[in-house]
Amino acid sequence: MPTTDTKTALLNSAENAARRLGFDGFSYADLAEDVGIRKASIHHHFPSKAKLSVALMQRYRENFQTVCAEIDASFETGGAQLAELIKQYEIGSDEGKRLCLCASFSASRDSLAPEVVHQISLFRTMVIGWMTNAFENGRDDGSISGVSQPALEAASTMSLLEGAQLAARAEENPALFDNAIKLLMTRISA
Amino acid sequence: MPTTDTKTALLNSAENAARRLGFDGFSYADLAEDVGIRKASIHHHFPSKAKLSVALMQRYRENFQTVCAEIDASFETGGAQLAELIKQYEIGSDEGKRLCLCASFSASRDSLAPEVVHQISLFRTMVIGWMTNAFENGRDDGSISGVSQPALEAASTMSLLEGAQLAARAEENPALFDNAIKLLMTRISA
DNA sequence: ATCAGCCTACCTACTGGTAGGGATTATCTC
DNA sequence: GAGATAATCCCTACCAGTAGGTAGGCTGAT
Repeated sequence: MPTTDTKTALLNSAENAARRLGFDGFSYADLAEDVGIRKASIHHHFPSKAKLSVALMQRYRENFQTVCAEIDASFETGGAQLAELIKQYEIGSDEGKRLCLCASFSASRDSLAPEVVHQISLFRTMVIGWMTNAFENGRDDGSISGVSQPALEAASTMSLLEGAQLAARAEENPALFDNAIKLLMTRISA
Repeated sequence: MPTTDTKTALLNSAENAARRLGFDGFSYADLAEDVGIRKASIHHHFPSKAKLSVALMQRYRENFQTVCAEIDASFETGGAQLAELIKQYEIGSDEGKRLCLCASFSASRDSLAPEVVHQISLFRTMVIGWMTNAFENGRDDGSISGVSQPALEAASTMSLLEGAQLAARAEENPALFDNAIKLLMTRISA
């Protein structure tokens, strides 16, 4: 039982690298140096970059799903739920230094293994479904104004949040994220 | 005077490749094969990938600026102007097979030359400025509903459009672009 | 005795980039 | 107009560095 599980350390390092540099921007050599093992040793844990990226996207989706469930358990109103999810995207942006893994991978779609593409699809469906529910809650409890079609609101908000991360990334400036979501925030009361 | 200017052919090929595959996803070898010259010959036109990408982003920005000016000249109302710009982003998405060059490059920001980053900044400022004006027009002529802060609308819409392209790219499905912008479209009357 | 975990050493393919040569075309000088 | 000169454009051949990946050996715990 090692102090820090190497496999987890590799996933952590890979997630960070992938979200900063994109799929084609990080390499096994980078991870090896970061984690402190030799490049070839990575193949013991993840035989190929394709397998690694599948595991990466799967873990990312599961973690995000857990976060969504925790938000549901912790916040009553749709507005509060949505605001908390937006905060997650803001934290995920990391001052304009990273993107959501889903967004980062989507940009280099042609380099991805089919199973990664599928994981991305599952991720998006999950988040949009969760957001749809949050918008429904917000419409019913009055905590989000002007909601008439929750599913469309969710699709729109998903794109807005990923686009806002992209905007912040473009100039490595977190204010651009905030600016992009400001109007949405005015619709959320509590 | 050659039939097709090689330099232009290289830029065209590079733009397409960059928008499909990202900055780290395309190579001089790809361009060479596409254009029909040898890899080394590209360096005659663009001594480095950094120089090429600067020229690419600069041309992209100038072309986009021209399109914006043409929209201004052809459409009266703010709503019609905005709708036309949205159409440009939809066409630019190419059925979920490409992204805006600005978005694609932003995702792999750390691989970019400083001058490219600057060009991206100029591009974003230009588009958001144009959109702000369109929203002001739409507010004044009544062709866009619910506009109170045009500058924030512009920042939000820019992120929404790039995010919508990312959504379509994620599943290579143009319907996801349409779905993401549907609510915005309902605010535009003419 | 097995096996997880990591190592050294190596492989092929490809990255952006360089050196220098062979044409073709345009330009300058007489 | 003829001839030298220069510049444009593309070529072959090569470079060092890095990509992801493989083969096989060592070590320590089960």
